[in-house]
Amino acid sequence: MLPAAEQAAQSLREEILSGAIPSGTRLGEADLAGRLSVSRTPIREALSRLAAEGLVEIQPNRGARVATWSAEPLREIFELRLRLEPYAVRQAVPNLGPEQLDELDDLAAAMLRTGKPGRHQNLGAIVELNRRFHGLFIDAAGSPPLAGALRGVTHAAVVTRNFHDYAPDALQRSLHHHVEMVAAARAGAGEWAEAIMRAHLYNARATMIGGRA
Amino acid sequence: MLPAAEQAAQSLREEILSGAIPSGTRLGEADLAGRLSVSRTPIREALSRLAAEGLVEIQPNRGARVATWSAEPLREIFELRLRLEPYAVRQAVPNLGPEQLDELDDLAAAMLRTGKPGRHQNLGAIVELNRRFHGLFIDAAGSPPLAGALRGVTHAAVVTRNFHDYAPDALQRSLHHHVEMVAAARAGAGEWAEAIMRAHLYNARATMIGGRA
DNA sequence: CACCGCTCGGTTGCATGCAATCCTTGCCAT
DNA sequence: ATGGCAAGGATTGCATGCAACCGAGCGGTG
Repeated sequence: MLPAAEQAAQSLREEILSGAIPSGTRLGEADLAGRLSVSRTPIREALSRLAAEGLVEIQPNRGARVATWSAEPLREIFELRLRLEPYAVRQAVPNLGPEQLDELDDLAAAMLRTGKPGRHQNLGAIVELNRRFHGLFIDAAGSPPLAGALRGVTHAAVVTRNFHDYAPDALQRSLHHHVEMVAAARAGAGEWAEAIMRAHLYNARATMIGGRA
Repeated sequence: MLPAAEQAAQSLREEILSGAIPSGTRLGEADLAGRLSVSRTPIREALSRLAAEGLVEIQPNRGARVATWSAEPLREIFELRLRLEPYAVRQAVPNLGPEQLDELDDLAAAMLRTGKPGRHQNLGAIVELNRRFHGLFIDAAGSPPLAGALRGVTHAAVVTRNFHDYAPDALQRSLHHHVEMVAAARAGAGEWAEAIMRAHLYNARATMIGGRA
């Protein structure tokens, strides 16, 4: 049985990232304690961690709110990701074992299915898949400091807009980027994967904050 | 009166960064609570934050230890810094007001004095000055995500080796880099400052982990 | 004599109670 | 009517007590 604080943190993370709890929502300790059936102490610790990850903001004596990201920080976040994530992918490629490549394949394929225009399209589900996809590369880079620096930042981008206002063609591009990235990884071509990741991020940035760097 | 948890975090941060508490030291909650005259609750919160900053590592049910950095993460840390900090400096330059430039001047001059070879040389004191110097630039970049990503990482480099095993000429170079960086900033030459920061980091990396990227 | 299991001391993790702080609402003065 | 202010309610921050877990030392067994 894992610690209650960790469990609470995971639950909250999930709910925030999935959009179940909208941005800016006030997170009262007592409420959360009641909802998750634990005391306020582990809740406080969970909130503390999520604040470190950048998912919630804590104001002293004024409680915690789900972080709200405006356009400005978002630009900076993409600036950061562009500097780090392509590099991370290149580092990750040589470290990917067969089973990880398979998992990446599965994730990319699942996103492609889930994102196909039509009645089954489930944009919400993509968020989590995408998070795992990027997270897998980042972890495989094998650099804890790099992973730490990117964690919060990728979260943030995911939260703001859950793919919902991707233009259809941009979304398709994005999903195919994933597929191509796995192909590059499977070929052991780190620089190829890096290039695709860079394009992937430019594409995302363009749809999220409009063109014009 | 600021919160006890914050105060405890600052105290510990200070002691760890100054080297008063060596790497790997076990941090018992009860001990710290006694030493800082607060309860264990704010101590736990402080440790949690420091863990997020990467200064301490906590293992579930096994307490917290001062983080210990080996050579490998150090390489990665410099890789990160090289990607982020020169950029941060360039962004910071246009945002620096007169009083901040003066403060940077003071810091650079103080480090120069304190690091001058001879009997007054006080390498320990440089650590804190250096931290403030870099921190000022990072904050002035005006990008919270960037600052967050760099915070922990600059801490780490500072902790490991407190300038003590800088070769004398490398140390002098490093201190003069600071001066030149302020000059560049005062001239409003962001790219100049960026270039110097890059050299500054290469110099530091060479002395810390040996040449050869 | 070496190795495994067990008990016990110590530490972390969690719950709860209390004090301090902040926000709100209603009242009063201008 | 509007602005300032004070009291009430609610919430956070901290302290303390208890339970769960980990590690060390000892006794038993092969």
